[in-house]
Amino acid sequence: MKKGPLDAFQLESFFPYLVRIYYRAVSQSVSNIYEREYNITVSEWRAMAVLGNEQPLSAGEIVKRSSIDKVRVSRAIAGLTKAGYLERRVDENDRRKVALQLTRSGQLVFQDLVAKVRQLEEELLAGLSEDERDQLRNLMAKVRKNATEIEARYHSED
Amino acid sequence: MKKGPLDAFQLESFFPYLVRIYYRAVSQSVSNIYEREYNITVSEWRAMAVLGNEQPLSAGEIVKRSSIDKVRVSRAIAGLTKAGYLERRVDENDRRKVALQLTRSGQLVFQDLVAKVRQLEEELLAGLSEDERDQLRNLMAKVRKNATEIEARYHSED
DNA sequence: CCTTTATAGTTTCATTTGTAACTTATTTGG
DNA sequence: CCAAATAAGTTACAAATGAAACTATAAAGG
Repeated sequence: MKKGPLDAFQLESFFPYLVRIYYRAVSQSVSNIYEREYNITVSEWRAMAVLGNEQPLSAGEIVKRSSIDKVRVSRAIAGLTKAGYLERRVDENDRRKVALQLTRSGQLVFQDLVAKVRQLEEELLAGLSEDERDQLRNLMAKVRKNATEIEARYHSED
Repeated sequence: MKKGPLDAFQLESFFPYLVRIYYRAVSQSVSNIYEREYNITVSEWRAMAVLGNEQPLSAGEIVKRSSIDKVRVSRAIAGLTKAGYLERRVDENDRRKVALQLTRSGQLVFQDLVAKVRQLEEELLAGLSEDERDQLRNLMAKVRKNATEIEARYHSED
């Protein structure tokens, strides 16, 4: 005997749930590129992307620019180094820091991946006008800002 | 000596990255509610939400309605049962299936959580007009559909 | 009818992940 | 100057996660 809804709460209309399935679809499509072809994790890809843009960088700089926490950055660095895509030295001015750079082969992999992920990005946004793309980015940014503020309020109650 | 960008790839403008940080901000703000107050995981919350809407249900039905894979549903069921929020019986017509229902206290927790997550949803969307909310949902759905199709193409190449 | 295949859900196993702890180096403050 | 505090990055440990394997049950097919 089926009972009716307790309060007509529809998970599939619940906004955070929509964000979750949206994220999962997007992330799965993009991770195919670096994971299957180069066995690179998303954290490793991100660290590489940051270094592809500017180097040398310390681990802490990568943390700041990639929205990954320091433990995962450390692990990503270890993985990329092991794969031969990254080399490290101790920073000359602060011996706590490492100076990280892509190797020659790391740069080649990065360039290959950039071309591929750009193509994928275009496919993800296919069918959206330039206005709609801007709108989507702006609205996501606004919600994210709201979420960050909610989070900050929550932690100030601790 | 800083080197210039290899190909001017900007991670912080890369769409999948934007989706990732958006998702993370949203999910962190909402998980505070059920995790801290009831020690309920996101999968458990989702299973509960589905059952709050309709019951009894089998585990497979929860899988279908919650976008969680069956292993995690099984674990969520075990967790909720252990917490006293869920009870199970063997389905009368198919002894492979379980018939799951919220307990009295499970229903009380569900109702409390519904009120709270609804409030949070409103706060997440604060500052967005009704049009903008619809727009955001529609655009996310469109991108998600694109992503799902990319994924399907990818797997058909396996 | 009976064997093979498929399904429902659980458990196992290996890997990943997040928090805490740690070591080393640098900065701060008296 | 020196002790205390902080920072940089790594490692340890427990929990979470995903794929594979598993058992029991049901369905399909000859």
